[in-house]
Amino acid sequence: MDRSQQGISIGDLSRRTEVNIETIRYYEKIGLLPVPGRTEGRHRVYGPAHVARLTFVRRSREVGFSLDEVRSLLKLVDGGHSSCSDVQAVTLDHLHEVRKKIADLQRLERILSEVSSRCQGGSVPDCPIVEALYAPAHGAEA
Amino acid sequence: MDRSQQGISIGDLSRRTEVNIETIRYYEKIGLLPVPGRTEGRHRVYGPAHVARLTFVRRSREVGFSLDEVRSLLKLVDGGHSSCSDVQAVTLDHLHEVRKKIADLQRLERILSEVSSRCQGGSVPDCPIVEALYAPAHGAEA
DNA sequence: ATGAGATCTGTAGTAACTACAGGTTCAAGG
DNA sequence: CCTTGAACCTGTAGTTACTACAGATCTCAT
Repeated sequence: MDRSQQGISIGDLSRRTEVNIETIRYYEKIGLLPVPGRTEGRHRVYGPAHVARLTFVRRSREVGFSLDEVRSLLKLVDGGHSSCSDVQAVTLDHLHEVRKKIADLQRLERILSEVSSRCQGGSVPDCPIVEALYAPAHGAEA
Repeated sequence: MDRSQQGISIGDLSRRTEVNIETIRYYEKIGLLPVPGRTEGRHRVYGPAHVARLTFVRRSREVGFSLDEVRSLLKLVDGGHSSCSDVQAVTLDHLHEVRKKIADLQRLERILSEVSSRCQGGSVPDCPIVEALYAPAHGAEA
């Protein structure tokens, strides 16, 4: 395999997809990215298919899919029939998780801002934040 | 050291603080929890101070502080003067992070729900979700 | 004294990478 | 053709915050 034909190096792939080199090799190792060709000297040589697939992975990660979820999506895509409703199911599952995380974080935000607003900022001996953190359970407990 | 005096076992500590046993040992190993006494047979024996400190750690984790942040908080608390404004600073930093995470997740939510709503659910050959994931960059790109 | 259950140490695994160390190889300039 | 510096190679270890063993030992109620 020769790179001057149509292949690109791992560095080029990295720049084009904005995925860093170590991550590319990592994805190859865990089977997310197909094994590329090699030059005489064992340097990896990638083609357009690799660019597309890696872009897919990166975009999926960007919207918060786990690598396991990405794997599922790729399996569906590779399945050929590309069953849209299956893809949508994975997406909706993920959407629910994201919404749950948002709700959790909003609860935290409420607690944190409430607790920290009680603090006057002075060198009060008993800090309300510290006190809150020493309280045994979350709300309950006599 | 004798357990029947006033000390409690790791199991009791675990039940009281709702932190599991392996985690307690882990916190000890990384220096978050002071080294407890031992029985003749080398079983750990804890006192009220351990209960309080571990509760503090668990509560802090519950509101999303990292172990490093917990360490900082503990250092402030242990410092004696318990400078309230320093504690508040750590808390506000964390609050900003939480808010940033919420904003990020809300952006994801928008993208995911938007993209998945374009999907009709049928066995369309070209799935809009898949297409979106293959798109090179986030918005830009000619 | 016995035996079930609790605890002990130490290591390895999880997610999703990142960061080396210590070598090769490539490609451009002289 | 040869050099040289950048890019690339493999393999391992580190990150966060735990969890899950394995295999040994201890405790305590009966």
